[in-house]
Amino acid sequence: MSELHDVAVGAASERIAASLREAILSGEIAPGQWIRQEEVAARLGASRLPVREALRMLEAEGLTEHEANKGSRVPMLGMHEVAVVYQMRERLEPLALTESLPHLTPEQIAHLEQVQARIESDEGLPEFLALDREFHLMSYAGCPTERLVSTISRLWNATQHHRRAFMLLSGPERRWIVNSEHRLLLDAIRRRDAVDGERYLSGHIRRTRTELAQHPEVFAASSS
Amino acid sequence: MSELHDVAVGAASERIAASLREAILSGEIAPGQWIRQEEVAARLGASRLPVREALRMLEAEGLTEHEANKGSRVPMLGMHEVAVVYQMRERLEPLALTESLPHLTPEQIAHLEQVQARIESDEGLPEFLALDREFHLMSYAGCPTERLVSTISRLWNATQHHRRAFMLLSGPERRWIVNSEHRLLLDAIRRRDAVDGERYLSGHIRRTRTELAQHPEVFAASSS
DNA sequence: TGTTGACTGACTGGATCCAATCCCGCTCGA
DNA sequence: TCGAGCGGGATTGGATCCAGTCAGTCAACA
Repeated sequence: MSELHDVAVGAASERIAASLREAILSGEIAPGQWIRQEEVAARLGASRLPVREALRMLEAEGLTEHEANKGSRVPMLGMHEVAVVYQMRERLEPLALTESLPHLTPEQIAHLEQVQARIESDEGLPEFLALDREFHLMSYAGCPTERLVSTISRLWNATQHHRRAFMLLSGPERRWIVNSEHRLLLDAIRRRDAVDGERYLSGHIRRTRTELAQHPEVFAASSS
Repeated sequence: MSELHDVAVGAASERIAASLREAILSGEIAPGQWIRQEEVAARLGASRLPVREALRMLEAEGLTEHEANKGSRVPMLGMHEVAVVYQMRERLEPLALTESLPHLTPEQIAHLEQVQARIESDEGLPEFLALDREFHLMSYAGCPTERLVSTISRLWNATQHHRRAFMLLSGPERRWIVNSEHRLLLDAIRRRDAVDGERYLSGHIRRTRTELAQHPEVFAASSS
């Protein structure tokens, strides 16, 4: 059957949520911008009701925030909040890695290596952002606790915009450091060494945080 | 105006969410139990639509989980998942405390002391559970990052049932250790000592986790 | 007697219509 | 000229009705 049909059989709210999620993560919908229910419904050919449900789902994923009688929009994070989100990641992601490591299959590890190879092949910015996200989240694929992984996903979602803005202005000349960190992390994963893995991972996140803090122009003005 | 009216002016979905939240946290709705939209709508005098929205809100808070075409229910956590949730708390709550400490007002600290005094006055189990929750979450009241506090709240929500079951069968004879830990934590808060605060707090959570692990009868059978 | 098939009942998912709320701009008055 | 009060338009929130889907049950057939 055609993929058009496959898309259609999925629940409408799921489909709308996927579409909005893509739009938000790609930056098409900017932080602070209101998301009009009717406009989305018309564009995706559905009623407003599944749009409302989709917005609730996205809110649960940390992608939007809702205000009564005013609507939903992508949250605008200030500098300090972004720093705290990164600190949360520094503390949670090593735990997820430790939980994941014993259950990662050789196939999953091989896939991780492929993803890292594609990252190093130096593609465009959107590809880098998607691959970097896939690399890290995939390394938690063995984690038996869904709640931990989804919590981490929320943190990634919340700062996606800042990652893109930061990579845009920092340029590709500093990607070698990401690659070095990823390689060390990947090696620890191959060896299933949780201690080394936690070390490299938290260092990777922490370095990103401190570097991000030196670029205040990435963040929204506190005018909100 | 009467509080009945005050309740009514709030959005219906908010009111329904608050009612369900109370029912779940109090144990009235047991884990694994399906929540029928129509039944809730009839009981609270509303249509099914705000009930659906309320269930989405609760899902965002980690109180329910949703399955397409089947409905919502309170998640049943296995032993390992509860342990991981506690480890997440061990890593996140010290961060929240450190973030909160500089901004806690003397009034808030005084309130914390009152809550601890009420905990030590040895009231019933429901009161203890509510006060213990209030004690910890209140200590994060100064945290300027809402996202961090709400993430922690989700973790508390997820394991509320197990806390109650554990306290029920362990009895009140071991509450002195909670009080000792709370007092040390409270003293660190009074001194605004983040290092000591993190130490006592993570130790408090960790001890609870290990003690909980010795009571497998608290957890749902893996029959789900 | 065991198994498979369709039927039925209940429940969730979605669409349309109506009510309540909020924001913005306008007007009137001091 | 500035501020308070007041509509009008737009947008969200809620109710009712209909369609789709799942599970459990009963009956018929091998």
